[in-house]
Amino acid sequence: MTYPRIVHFLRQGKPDQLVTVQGWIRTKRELKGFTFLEVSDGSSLQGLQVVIDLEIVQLVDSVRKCHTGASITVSGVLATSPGKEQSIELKAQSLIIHGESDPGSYPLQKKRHSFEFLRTIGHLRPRTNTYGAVFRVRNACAWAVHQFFQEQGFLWIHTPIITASDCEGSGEMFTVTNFNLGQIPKNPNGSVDYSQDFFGRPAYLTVSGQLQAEILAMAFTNVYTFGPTFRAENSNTSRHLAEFWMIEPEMAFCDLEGNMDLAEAFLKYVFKVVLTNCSADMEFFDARIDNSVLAVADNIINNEFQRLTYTDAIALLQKADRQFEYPVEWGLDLQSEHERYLAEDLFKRPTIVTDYPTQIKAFYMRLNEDGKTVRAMDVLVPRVGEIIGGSQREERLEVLEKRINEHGLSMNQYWWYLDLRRYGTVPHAGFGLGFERLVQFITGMANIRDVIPFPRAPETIEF
RNA sequence: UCCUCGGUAGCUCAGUGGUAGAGCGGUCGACUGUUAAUCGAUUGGUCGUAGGUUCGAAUCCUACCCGGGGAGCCA
Repeated sequence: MTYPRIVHFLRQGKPDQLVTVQGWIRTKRELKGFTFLEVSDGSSLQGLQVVIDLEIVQLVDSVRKCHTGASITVSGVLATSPGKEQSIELKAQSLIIHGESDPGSYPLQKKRHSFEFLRTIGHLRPRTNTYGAVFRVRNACAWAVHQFFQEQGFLWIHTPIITASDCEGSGEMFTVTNFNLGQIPKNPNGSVDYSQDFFGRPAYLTVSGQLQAEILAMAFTNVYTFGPTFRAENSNTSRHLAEFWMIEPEMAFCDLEGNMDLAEAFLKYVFKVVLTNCSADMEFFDARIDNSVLAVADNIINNEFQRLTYTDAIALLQKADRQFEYPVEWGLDLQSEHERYLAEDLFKRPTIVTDYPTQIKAFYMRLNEDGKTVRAMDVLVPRVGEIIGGSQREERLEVLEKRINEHGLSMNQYWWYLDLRRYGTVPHAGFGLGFERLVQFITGMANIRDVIPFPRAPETIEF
């Protein structure tokens, strides 16, 4: 049997209402005549205070077994609470303990724990205030992503997780194989004989669904992916995961301006939904995690994003009255310190840098008239840095072929990608957004490993 | 992968060559309806691992393992 969730009673519960709730004990406070339990079922940051009058004899034995972490079902009547921290509470009449929790060994205490420690107990950390708030906000974000695109007529498409395209670009790929790793078939020259493997050729976990998304955009006009993505890069940072979720819209009949408009509208939309649906959680982040969370949200929703070209950005960086560790020179990629200066210090708002030099961007980005830059865009935000990377795609067959050659890539690997330019090509554009970075940005959480329930990173796969 | 800081009680940390500590937690007790409850008592250790220097090492040296922060790569 399913009872209404605790959040329902906190919002709409009426005094004298007879109710039953189920959840896990967060804290227990004992006095001579009363015991107070705070019970959470994950539906809200705030738990329900359960008051147990120890004069109700049949409850005394149960109460003795109640400790932090135990799972219970409580029935009783709601009452207006005389306490300051809550407006309503539950006066218990019956109490069932489903699973006890030994207070001597249960690792979660009433005090504040470090995130490093909580990462070592990934199976219990969702029961804490912070991770509860994070995963509720993460859920709201995911829901907002779908709602945003669906309202705009985008088709949600599922691009493959296993792929053969060893495409140029993002970092190392994980190999997918069915070989017995102790006995890998070899060719006479010593190389691996992939013809005997499951797919008959090398296969990998996807690093991006973009190329396949372009296929579907050429049939459905506006599409988006939202699914897992994998990078085998040995990155040990607070912004990288080996397995993360990426959102990649792709739009036919769209140029870079349309792409930027979409990215900006998208971020504003998600922030608005989260502020509306998770207001208590967002206030918690602002109070306990990073006191700029609400100000940043307000800044995103109410300001136009700054847009400028890479060339202009270089000029501004060269004029900055500040020493950078890395050189600023046209043709070199922007470093983290440069991006942070632009978004955090100079403009103090999300900043979109466009039209990067050809040589530092991918082959599929559309070449500008100047022949030196491509229609790329990076959206830079305070704290997190690059949250979105995108471009208008090269839709001209002969230009694309030339660029594939220049990048030293093999033409026959991209035969179907090139076909899209042979048959009904159109200007199109899209971007990729790291979902965990979005959640990081919204919540103010410093480490990306704390915004995904089960982080995957080098040496990190326990849970 | 590189740089850097760190690893001491269940947790957060102090201890820089001479008898292993505090706060929190747990346990026991007290207590006007408490809410990081409060008060009193008490419990708790392979000082990351393996070597080395020394009369003596948590402390100094070497190697390795693990974690944080920064960088690169990127989303």
